[in-house]
Amino acid sequence: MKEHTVTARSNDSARDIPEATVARLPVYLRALVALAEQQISTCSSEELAAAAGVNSAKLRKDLSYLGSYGTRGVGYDVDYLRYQIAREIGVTQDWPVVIVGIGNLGHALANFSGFRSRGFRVVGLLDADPDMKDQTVAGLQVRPFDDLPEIATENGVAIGVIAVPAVAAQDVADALVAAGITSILNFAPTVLSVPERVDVRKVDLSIELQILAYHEQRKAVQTL
Amino acid sequence: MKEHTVTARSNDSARDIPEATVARLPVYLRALVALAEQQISTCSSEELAAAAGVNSAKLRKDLSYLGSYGTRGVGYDVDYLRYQIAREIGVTQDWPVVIVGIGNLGHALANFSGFRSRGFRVVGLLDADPDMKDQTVAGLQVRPFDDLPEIATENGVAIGVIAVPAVAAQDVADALVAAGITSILNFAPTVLSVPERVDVRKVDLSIELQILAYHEQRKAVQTL
DNA sequence: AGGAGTTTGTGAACGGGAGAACAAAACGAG
DNA sequence: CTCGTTTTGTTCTCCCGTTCACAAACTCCT
Repeated sequence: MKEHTVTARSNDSARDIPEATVARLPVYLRALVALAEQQISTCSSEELAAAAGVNSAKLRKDLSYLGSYGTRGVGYDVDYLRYQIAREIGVTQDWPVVIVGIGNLGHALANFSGFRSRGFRVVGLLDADPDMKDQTVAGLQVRPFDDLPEIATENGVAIGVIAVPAVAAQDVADALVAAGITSILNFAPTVLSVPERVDVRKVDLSIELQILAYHEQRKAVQTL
Repeated sequence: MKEHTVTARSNDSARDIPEATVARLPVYLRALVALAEQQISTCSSEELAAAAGVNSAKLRKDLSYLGSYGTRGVGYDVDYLRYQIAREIGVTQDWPVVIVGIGNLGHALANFSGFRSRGFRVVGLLDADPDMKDQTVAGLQVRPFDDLPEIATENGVAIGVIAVPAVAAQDVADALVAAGITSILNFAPTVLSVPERVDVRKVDLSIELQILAYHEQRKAVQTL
């Protein structure tokens, strides 16, 4: 195989990758890690697409937004592509993260192993309930919610996770924004209003279930 | 206000609602419930759109797929619209659900109050670990994974939730399908392969975080 | 009853993403 | 060195979804 000629627009990072593509890059990354673990060093777009559960044409188009990291007639070098995607996403560095709300869900999130292994590091567990203060979860002491500004500035935290009940979510979001956080992952079933510059993504169990219910209902009607 | 003339194509349910609209209907439903709790009986598309965090034109177009449930010059009757959306989604009835994998996440899911209040009822908690067998979570006894077929057929379960580690997810999915389940909500970070007729939705924490990281990185670069 | 003021429902324009299909590039065999 | 094979990168077309903008429909006031 020839050396990787860097056709890549290496660091003039102004090109815009479509949002739909950005959402799939982590999937590709995970598939590549799995292939690497199986000692597979090269793969075709067809193979990688199968592992990621997408169409191969779509995969190639997605990758083409990053640059030209494959070799025609051969395929992709697993480790090389993996690094390039990781770099593009930004998970070659470690992102400090705070989790607010250490209830059942917060517990589960704090213990989630995928954090550490994928470029994220939990630097703070916060809960408003003073009874939680002395508890240790996942090797980290739970701290009072008021410590947020301190923790955030100390660690340069940019990403916050909201795992509190719906009624408290907006207040927490406001506090996160005030503490300088610019990306929020919201597990509370509420619409958050935040300044333009802040990114919010939501994960909502009951919405997902309701979508499933809709399709389930249609299946039921159709088979009548 | 005039009586609601049913322009609605009441039960010839074959019309297809765009997927993007289906995904927003639960959000509208939640917003309507919130309005109803505030004793608000009527709202305009503008108000409802604000509560749901979307554009009002989009809201109106979405609702128009269900029928014509508003009154020009007036707005929407909150309770009436709420019922119509609930009926369309299929959450006027109760959907039995099984949860597989009672680890940290499964625990959190089992205790999630939004299940009950939104048309879903947990009828089974399953875990392969025999040590879990005697435990009671959220008022329900954890049962061995092998009981799945029995529980599923007994309760007519159509929806299953996977909250097991990634390596076990595909096996669990296969078992769910074999037990007659046709909708799966997957929390494991894996691509599941299932028969065509089975719907799968995935919730993936680390993907969401990576998407945030990407945007975060871009912000950082832009401000240099 | 009629006109002014609101607000819905929808037609039409527009933009972005998905997939097919193909040209360009690399490799290997002879 | 040339030809055939493989597989990428990209162009083109189609479809879905978003948004604008406006006519239709309803209320209220005079």
